[in-house]
This record gives sequence, structure tokens and C-alpha cells, in this order.
Amino acid sequence: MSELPSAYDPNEVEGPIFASWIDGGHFGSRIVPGVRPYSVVIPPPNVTGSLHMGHALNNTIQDVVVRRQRMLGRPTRWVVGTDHAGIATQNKVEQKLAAEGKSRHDLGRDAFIEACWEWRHEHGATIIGQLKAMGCSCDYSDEWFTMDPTYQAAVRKVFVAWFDKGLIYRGKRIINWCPRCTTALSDIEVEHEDRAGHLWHLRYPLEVPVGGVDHLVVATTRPETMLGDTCIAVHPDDERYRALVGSMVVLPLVGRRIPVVADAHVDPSFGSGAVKVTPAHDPNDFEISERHGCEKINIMNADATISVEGGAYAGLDRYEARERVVADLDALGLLVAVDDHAHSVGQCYRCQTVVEPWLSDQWFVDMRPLAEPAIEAVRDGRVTFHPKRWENVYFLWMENIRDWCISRQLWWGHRIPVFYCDACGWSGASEHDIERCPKCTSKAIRQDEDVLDTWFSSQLWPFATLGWPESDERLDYFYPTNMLSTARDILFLWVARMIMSGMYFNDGKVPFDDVIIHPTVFNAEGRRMSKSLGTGIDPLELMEHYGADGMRFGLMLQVTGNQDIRFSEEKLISSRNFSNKIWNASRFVFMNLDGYVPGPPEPMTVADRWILSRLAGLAARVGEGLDTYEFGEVARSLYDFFWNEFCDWYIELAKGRLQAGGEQRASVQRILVFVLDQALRLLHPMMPFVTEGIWRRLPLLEADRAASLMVAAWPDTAGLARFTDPAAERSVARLIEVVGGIRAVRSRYRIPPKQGLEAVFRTAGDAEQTWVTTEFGQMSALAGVSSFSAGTDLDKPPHSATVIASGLEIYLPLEGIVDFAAEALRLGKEREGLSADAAKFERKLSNEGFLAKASPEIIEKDRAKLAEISEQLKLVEAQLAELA
RNA sequence: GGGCGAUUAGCUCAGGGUGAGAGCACUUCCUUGACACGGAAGGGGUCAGAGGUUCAAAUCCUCUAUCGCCCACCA
Repeated sequence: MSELPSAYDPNEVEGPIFASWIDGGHFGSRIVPGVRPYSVVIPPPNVTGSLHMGHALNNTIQDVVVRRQRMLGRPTRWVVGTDHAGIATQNKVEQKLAAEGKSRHDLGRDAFIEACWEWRHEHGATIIGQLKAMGCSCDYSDEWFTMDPTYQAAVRKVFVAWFDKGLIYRGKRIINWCPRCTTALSDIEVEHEDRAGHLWHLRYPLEVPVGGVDHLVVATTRPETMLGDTCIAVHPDDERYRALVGSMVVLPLVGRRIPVVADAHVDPSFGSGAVKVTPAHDPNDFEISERHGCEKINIMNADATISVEGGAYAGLDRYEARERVVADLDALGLLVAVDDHAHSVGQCYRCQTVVEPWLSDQWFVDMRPLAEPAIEAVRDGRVTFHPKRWENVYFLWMENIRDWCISRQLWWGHRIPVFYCDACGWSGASEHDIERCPKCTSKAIRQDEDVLDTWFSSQLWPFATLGWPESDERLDYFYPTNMLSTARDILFLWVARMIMSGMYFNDGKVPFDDVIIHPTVFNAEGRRMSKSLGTGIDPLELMEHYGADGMRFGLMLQVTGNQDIRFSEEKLISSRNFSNKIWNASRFVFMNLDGYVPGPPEPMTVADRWILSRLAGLAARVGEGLDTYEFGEVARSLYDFFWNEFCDWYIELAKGRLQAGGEQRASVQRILVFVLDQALRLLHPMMPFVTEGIWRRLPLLEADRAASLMVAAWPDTAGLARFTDPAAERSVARLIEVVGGIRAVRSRYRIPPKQGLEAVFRTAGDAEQTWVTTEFGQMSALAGVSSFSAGTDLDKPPHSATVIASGLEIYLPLEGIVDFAAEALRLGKEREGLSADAAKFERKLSNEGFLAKASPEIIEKDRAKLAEISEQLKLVEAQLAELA
């Protein structure tokens, strides 16, 4: 029946099984009218990316949920695809060009975009192939890319809709500028990090002294920005400066006359209480300048060199300029002091370059009107986060949401669909390209140069991948999706925005019901996994060593409500071993199926009733755990049941009955096949390959068969509940304890496995006596007991070991098995040695001189040693007593 | 400044009011016809600290310490 090798080899098994799934068409999504579907969209990985541990975890979670729903009989749709990843992809392609000594400007916009598409075609399939290696059951026949033509249409539709509603506007504002990527970033694309820096105190002379005061001192962390100062602000209630408000300061190095203004934003207790205001390079200063009508002078170029507005410093890099400005002020005697000062520095989330707050013309989305219904949807439970505590994080951000800067000064991406007529000055947004001005019919029409933030298109993923804005039956059937699983770092960047846009464009229907925020995978040292730091672990390598199932299950074991995972490869080792255990337990069943006739399970023994009852409990726990996304608990339940109950006890018990033949054999075969079948179904979502590889060979009743385990029926929890049998569970728990106690005696006396033992049970009454003779009889072989007797009046035979288990007293006569003379002699000598040692330490520890003068560590060490010796002594004495 | 998470065996972590658990590591024994990626038996923990609630606290509450993460217009 079976020529299965004795070790499970994932590399041998996985490929053909995956191919068979594809060939069987089991991944495809079908619309089955009247049947409730289950749909999930994958968080689209960057097209430049390759699989990392975060993907491995996230996609295992999704696959577990999707496979289980598929087995429940629901039409499933797991959307797969990649994100065009504007900045990341543009950077990659620019790097490639740089290696050839070229820049994107050498190519020009069209050729550069062409090069990006080439990159996408060359590398875009990498990560999809890796998902396949993991066994992910996505619908690969319907792969999406966030720059597909239909997707582009969706993006334009959204832009124009919001533009027409006035929700998208253009404005000159302070934004975060990455001088290396030379683009604007949104607030949440900036990573803040505290850095050691300085606070420079600068003296600014007054044009005309006021009441004997001829200068002000201001403090700054970025002295080079003083070139763009256009006023000085003090708090209106600050007595020290009240008289100076309205007077003029002459800006050093520049010579500009700038006013002193009073503004409540200023904290009088910080620094000198007077603030230099640089409206074009600081958001707060911008606000102050707006309130007081001060000039806004941009002193920086796009590459963070000083602009012509910086006069003598023009052309210098921002850090060179800082040094020069400080040195020049110092030379003029205007540098009052320099303090050490740690402050937060913003960095580009794509290239880690320090960003500049920079005044420029950008496109924004007015988020407040969009946020309100999205807050309400979470508040009233239409969208539920798991774990729930993330909802507070969501609320906090959403309730304080700020306008979203969506324009990027890049070439790769969705070009902003706004057109300008140079002839008549008309401008407007359009879903389709415009050749002629709709107002003056001039052909002097040009499109906005900027592209949209990648996340602007990503936010449409749940419905754009269903064919929106075209009316599409898929949209009606599969939207809203059921679950979204993702890492916490894109909660704002992506999840919140999907809820907002999903509701806006789908009649208020939320894009998904449940949001799983899974733990972040850190390395063993607790540090972020990063390819560039060399602290990453490659999932593909893990799969080579442990199999896809080993990696998947190992990850699932580590998913708890915790927010971090310190990745533990040991869990993968146990999971790989678990695959092997499943494989071999199945081999055992196959090897014992000669003459098997399929049939429903009919329990004959307490062990049968026990394993079926345990199976019923397992199915209930697994179902419930998957419903509440408690993957770690589900994995542990599966592991414990299969290994510690089914393999360690049921299979061991089955061996004798398989040997016995006849009705016993037929019965146990059916239970074995039934339990294995059901267990494989429960295990399949987490370990799809090994379970599928075995399941197909199981000789099942016609009604239980399916083309593949992945489309076989999920165990019927309610139906299995009929096997629930607390009495059998209690009985077997007691048997396990009794057998364990007897085994412990065997182990203690080194009784060889083949040496049978006699067991004498002293029982408290008839019920117990019956239990021993009927139930223990079935298990006696597991304890190596060859004969046993039970009675209320049986005495302890001489030279017996005693086992006390579950209220039973069991004597094991060891006469003729253990050489008592020799054993007693050995133990006697051991006792003498131990006693002498103990006495020595006791003397030492009662010597007051020693206690007073020896170091505490030594005393502690000796005490511990004494305790250890006393313990050993007790054990030896107990053994001597047993032998007496 | 605000919020969240963590602190349990040598290591990595579950658990979450009434018997302190797993995997790995360690010790001893076992190549027995499923599996040495295995089996059996063991050793090992004041559950971060201090208070409180309770018949009962590792578990609930308060505070403290340490570590980590997120948010915030920290000139």
C-alpha cells in the first residue's frame, strides 16, 4: 500500500503538489450566486521587493484563513499583485542607470518610464514566485499591478471626483522634502529619530536700541536657516520683551531689517524666549508668518544647497553652510553660546536622508470630511481590529488627521491628471488626456508634471482590483472583502486610507470587516530585520531547510496577541519535525491497512471513545481559534493533539489491536483512518503540503473524498460533538497517569524494556476493581505489565516498588528482576558518601567564623550544595526503603 | 509630553483568579517493524519589584523599575 520514504522530504513533495493545485484550478475565484463568498486582498508587495519574514508571516496568516474558508465551502478570492512603489522603484532604476554612468535626466521622462516598465517586467514576478513557493492559495490567474491600465483609470476617477468636490487642492505650504529623492513626502513618510545636536544662541542686534537694550538672543538647532529669517517672535505676555515688540532687528550676515512680533506660540521658558522665524523652512514659523504677514524667503534649492536668496552662501551644501554661518557669526562676536541639545530629526522613509521642511507648491487632500465616516465605521464595529487595542491608535490618528500631501516630484507613478492651458490660463482635472483647451480650444495644453503618492493608488486596492470604476459583477459579489491582514507600520499609510476611500466610492460600504494587525518580526537580538544591516533572514532559505510547512507552522506558533516576535528558528525545527511526525504516523496507518474496508468509525474501547472525544474538542478549538485569529493557540492545539495524544497514546494502543486481527483490527483501522483524515483537514490550512501529500492516499468513503484536500470539507464541529465523552477522557487521563508511574519505576531501576512486570493494584472498591480489569487491561502493554491483579485486600508483596497514581496504589514486585543484594550494597555505599559530604558542609555552614568572614557568594554556593546533597540522600533512602 | 507592549525554566516564549506549561538546550536509558526530524524517564522557575482587592493573585487594580514601539508644531 505504501512505499513512502521514512523521512518526509518537503523539497521532493511540495513542487508537484503545488502544480496539481494550479492544474486543478483550485485557486481561482468563482462567482456562485446565492453562496456567500470570502475575499481577501493581499497587501501588494513592492514590485522591487523580494520576500522577507514579514511577508512570510503575513501571507501565511492570510493563506490559513483563506484555505479554511475555502474548505468551509465558500467561494474564495484572494487577490494577488504588486505595487508600483513610486520612490522605491524609481530609486532602483536610477541606481541601475548610475552603474552605467547615466542619470534619469540623460534619458528623459518617457525613456525613463520605459526603463521602469522594463524593470517591472524583469523583476515583478520574483515575489509572486516566492508566494507560490510558500503555498499561498492566491488567485494567480487574476494578478494586479497598481499601474495596470484599468487601475490607472480608477486612480484618475478618484482624483477627478475629489478634485471636483474640492477635496483635492493645490497650495503653497511647508512640506517634507527629501533632497536626495528630490520629492515631497507626506508627514507619515518621515521617520523621526532623536539625535544629539546643538542649540546655538545667536545675538541679533536691534536697529535702534530700546531702553538701553541693543540686541536680542535667539536659539536655534539649525543656524543656517537664519539666512531666511523674516521676523523675531516673542510671547505677548513676556515682560522682558514687551517694549521691543514692533521694533526692527538687523539680520546679521544678511543685513535684512526684520520686525519683532508678539505671538502666543512662543514658549517664554525655552531658550531666551525669543524665536527666530524662518517661514519657508519650518511649519511653525510658517504659521507665525501667516499671522503677522511676514515675508517667506526660500533659501534652499531642491538638493538642499543654499539658493541665491542665501547671498554669499549660495551653492553651499546645507551642512557646509551651517558651519560657515556659525563661524562667521562667531567672528562677528554674535555667537553667544553653544549647548548640547538632543532633538528629533526627520528622515526619508525610503532613503533615510534627513528631510527639509520646505515651502513649495503641492497637491493636498482635505482629509477631515473623509475621516469622519471612517472613524464612525470602526467606532460602531463595521470594521474590527484584531487585537482590538489598535483601534485606539487608529482613532488617535484619525481624529487629529492633517491634510495629505499627495504630489511627488517623480517620474514613475500616476501622473496628476490636471491640465493647464498656456493660452488662456484655464486649468482643470480630467479623467482623459486633453489635447485642446476646453475653453479656448488652444493646443497649448500641458499636464501637471508631478505624479501621485504611491499610497494614493494603493488605497484603492480593495475595489480597484475588482474592476472598479467599471460596473463589474465581481465588485457586487466580492466587495466588501472580509479580512485584511497587515503589519502595524502601514496602519496609517494604507489601512486607514483604504477605509476612507473605500467608503467614499462604494456608497459607504467599508472595504473589509476585520483588520488583523500581526506582530512585527524581529531577529533573535530583538532588532529590526533588515537586508542592508545584514540582520535579515531569508524565508526562501528557511523553506529549503524546514519545508514550506515547517516555516509556516513555525511562524504560526509564534503569533500571539503580542506586538513583536523575536524570531525563533527553533520553532521552525520543531515544526519541521512535526511535519515528519505527521508523515510517519500516516505511514504507520498505511502500513496497517491490509484488508481494510472503509466504513464509519465505531468505537469499541475506552481509547477509541477518548481519541474521538479529543478530536471533537480539537475541532471546536481550532474553529473558534481561527474565527478569532488566535493562530498561536490553534497551532499549539494541533501540535499537542497530533503528537501527544494521537501518536503517543492512540497509535501505541492501536498496535496490539491491529495485531489481534478480526473485529478489533477492523475497528481500530476505521478509527485510525477517521481521526487521521479529520486531523489532516484541520492541519491543512497551516501545513498544506504534507497534509495534501498524505491525504490523497487515504482510503476514504466515497462521500468523504474530494479532488484535493484543499477543497475537501472542513470538519463538521457540530457533528463531531456527538463523540464528546467526558467519562472516557477521565478514564484515559487516569490510565496515562498509571502507565507513567509504572514507567518511572522501570526507568529508576533500569528494568529492560523486554522484562515484563507484575502489577498488584490495591483498590478501594468494586468500581475501581472493574476499572482496573477492563480499562487498564487494554493499556497494560504500554507499561510493560505482563500480568496484574486487583483487590481490596491485597497486601504489598515483599521487595516491591510503590506507585501512587490517581488514587490507586500499585505495587510492583521486583524480586528476581532487580538484584537486591547488589542494588542495596550500591545504594548503601552511595548513602555513606552522601552522608559524609553532607556532614562536611553542615559543619562548615555552622562555623560562625566562616559565616562572618566568607563572602556571601561562597556561603550561598555552599548552602546550595548542601541542599542538593540532602535531596540526593533522601532519594537514595527512599529507594533503600522500597527494596527492604 | 501622551499612548501601547514586554518583564514566567539556561534560551525563545505560551498561559491569564483556585494543581507553574511548551519547544529548544541539559541528564539517564532505549536503534522495540511509523518516526533518532524518534521513544521513555528526569533535573530546572519567589512568574521584574512594592502595595492593594479576594477564601484564593503569575493572573485583577495602583505605583515603581528596566527594555522596546508609536504619536506629538522638543525654536
